[in-house]
Amino acid sequence: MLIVEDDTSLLFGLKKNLQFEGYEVFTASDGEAGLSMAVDERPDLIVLDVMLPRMNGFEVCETLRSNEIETPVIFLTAKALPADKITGLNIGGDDYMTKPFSVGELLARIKTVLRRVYSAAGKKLTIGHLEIDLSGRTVKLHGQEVDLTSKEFELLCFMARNSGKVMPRENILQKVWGFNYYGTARTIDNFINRLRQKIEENPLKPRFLLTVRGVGYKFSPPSN
Amino acid sequence: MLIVEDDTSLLFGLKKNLQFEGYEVFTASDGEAGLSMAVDERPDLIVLDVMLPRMNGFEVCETLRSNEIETPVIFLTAKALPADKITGLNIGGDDYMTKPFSVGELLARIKTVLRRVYSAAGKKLTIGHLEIDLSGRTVKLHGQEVDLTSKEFELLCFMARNSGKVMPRENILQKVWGFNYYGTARTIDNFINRLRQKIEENPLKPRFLLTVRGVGYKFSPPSN
DNA sequence: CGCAGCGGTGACAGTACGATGACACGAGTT
DNA sequence: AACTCGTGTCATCGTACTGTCACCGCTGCG
Repeated sequence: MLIVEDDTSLLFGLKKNLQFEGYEVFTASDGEAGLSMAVDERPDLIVLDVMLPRMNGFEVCETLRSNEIETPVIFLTAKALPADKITGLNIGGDDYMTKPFSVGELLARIKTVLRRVYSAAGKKLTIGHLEIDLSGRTVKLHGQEVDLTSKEFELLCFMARNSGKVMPRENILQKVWGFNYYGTARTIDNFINRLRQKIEENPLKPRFLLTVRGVGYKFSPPSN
Repeated sequence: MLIVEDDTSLLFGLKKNLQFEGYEVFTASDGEAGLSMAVDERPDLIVLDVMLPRMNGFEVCETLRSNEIETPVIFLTAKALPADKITGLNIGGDDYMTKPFSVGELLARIKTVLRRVYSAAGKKLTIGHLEIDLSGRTVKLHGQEVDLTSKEFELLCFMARNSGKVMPRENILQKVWGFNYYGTARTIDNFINRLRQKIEENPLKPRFLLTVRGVGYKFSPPSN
């Protein structure tokens, strides 16, 4: 998430709010800085003020697009001119908010845009007899639905998405439990154990969730 | 039904007529007000004047569409220019009337558009013994009509349309209650609960409206 | 063989979460 | 004004989930 905004108090306010929501937030306070940060950091989404020093928001957006950087953009502006609204959307913006706006609404729109753009929905992972339906949050083994708790499902998804790679415990904790979670590594072992009981035919000789001693776990790649 | 029109006498005339026909009518007299009302109230149809203060009808429509709001639109305009007609329909309008027009004809077109949009979209959903009639806004269980309040019906429709997918509460709030509604998530739980009382044979072991702990709810996919 | 380190596993307690009933509020009706 | 109905909020309650611990057994090393 990148916020480009020259009003520093608004900038910090938004930053705090978005961080609170769990986004990683970069900021810039003029158009050029925003542009280079967008290029360097490749954020998931840019909240872009239109009136900016050194380079206005439309120009930033246009430059990004003409360089085939399709990061979604939500424009912010003080101007209520309808022409601007259209310009913004034509240029390749994804949404548009007029100041003053409610932070809550901005958050809602951010979520909507992210969902629209990155809809991983409807995807299914299939590994052998195991089927994982991301959008329905269900897992089937031999066509039979297995029910998993929410953390179990998240962990399984994470492992499956990174199948073939060895995942160190720290890494798993950080990605599945969140960056500022300080749990013990044993927790993972337990969840792996529970998952094995549920999805492995023989939990003692796991086919999917393999232990990598001294490091962590690995999801067995689809090929074998 | 939302009417956006700056000529107040025409606006009131239409409002009365449509209310007489049994529609719930919202009104707005400039483009921006119209847009925000469309977003907030999610009417079934919008009668949208093209020449409007603050934001013209085409812009309103475009903004809606780019936010995935597919509410059908009937444009009204004084201009008889064919170019406008094309613009209107390209932008995502559903019909187009040139002023002056007869109220009777507008009514007829409204009905036509509503029929086309809401019957083509799927006039009936049937899941097991549950039948949802979108156009009649009725629900039958074992052939027996169940009566639902309007919010209950909307929620059920939304869930049914997305059956099989887990819907997070935020998502439901945003889509069913509108963008800048900031109710508590508990509200959804209550509506789900009321729906279960009405449509589930055993509300304690729901067959249709399933809880997905930690996330939201899911409408049980038709297959099982 | 014995030791140390590590993962497997079952049990357990705290808690977060959803279910639910009561209630408040407003709009429309009688 | 009293009532009803629809909607949304709140507080309470029970339960499933989560995370930790303790203990055990395996593995690899000397």
